[in-house]
Amino acid sequence: MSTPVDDELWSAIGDPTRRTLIDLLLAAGAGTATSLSADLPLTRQAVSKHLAVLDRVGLVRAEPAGRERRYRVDEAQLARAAAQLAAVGTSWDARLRRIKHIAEAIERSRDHTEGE
Amino acid sequence: MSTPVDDELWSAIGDPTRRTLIDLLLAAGAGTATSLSADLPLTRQAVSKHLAVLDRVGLVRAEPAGRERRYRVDEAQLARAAAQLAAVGTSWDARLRRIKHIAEAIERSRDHTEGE
DNA sequence: GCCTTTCGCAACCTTTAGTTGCGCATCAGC
DNA sequence: GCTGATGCGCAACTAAAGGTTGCGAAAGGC
Repeated sequence: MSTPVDDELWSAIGDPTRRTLIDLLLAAGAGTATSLSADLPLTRQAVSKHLAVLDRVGLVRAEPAGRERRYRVDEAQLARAAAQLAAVGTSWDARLRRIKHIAEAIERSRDHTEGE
Repeated sequence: MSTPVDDELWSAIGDPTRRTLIDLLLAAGAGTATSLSADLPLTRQAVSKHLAVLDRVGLVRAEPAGRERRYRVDEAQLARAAAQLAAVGTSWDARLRRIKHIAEAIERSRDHTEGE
C-alpha cells in the first residue's frame, strides 16, 4: 500500500535532523540557520542545506529580514505531512490486524477438520 | 518533541524502498531477496542489503530454508514502528493546534483592548 | 554427477549529509 | 561614511549510504 505519498515529502521528514529542525522551529516560532545551528551538533551550513530541502518541499518558508533569513514552519503543509505519517502507520496496523484475523480463521478451521 | 524514538528504527522505515519491501512482505506473507527483487526496479543485491538493515532493527526476520533465505515481517516490531509514526504525526498535530489556540487567544485579547 | 538456482562477499560508482574556507552584504559604533 | 562584527551563500572536499556488476560457494532438480 504505502499510500501514494509524495516521495519528496517523505524523504524530507524521514531525516531525523530535519524532524528536529521542524521541532525547534515549532517551539521557537521561527529561526535562522545560525540560531538553529546553535542548538544542534551541526554547522550553520549543514542546517542551511536542510532548511533548503524543507523549503523545497514547502514544509517551511523563508522571509528575508535584513541580513537575516528567518524560517517559519508552514502549518498547512506540516499538517499534511503529519497526516501522511499517521496514514502509513494505520495502514500497516490495519494490514496486521487483517493478517491476524486470517491466521485465527485458519486455526479455527484446522481445529474443526483435523483436530491436531 | 520528536519522541525518544530509536533513531535506527526511524531511518530504517524512512527509506521508501524499505517501506515498499515491508508492504510486499506483508502482502505475500514471506519472500526472498530474489523473489522481492522481481517486483522492484532493483537488483537482488540491493534488496538483500535493505533486508539486512530491516533485519538488524528487527522489523523482519530471516528463516533459512534450504538454499533459500526466507524473510518474514516481525508483526510486533512493525506494530511498534507504526505506533511511532503515528505518534510523531499526532505530536505535530497537537503542537499545531496549540499554536492555533494561542494565536486566536492573542487576536481575541487584541480585539478587546485595542479594537484594531 | 552435472546444471541450475540462490546466496554472500568484494570492488566500484553516485548521491547526499557534513565539513571547511572564502567572499559578499548588512547592521552598529564611532 | 569608514570599520568591524555578524549572517549569509557558493565552492571544494570528505564520509557514508544506496546502487551496480562480477565473482565463488552451497543446495536442489534431473
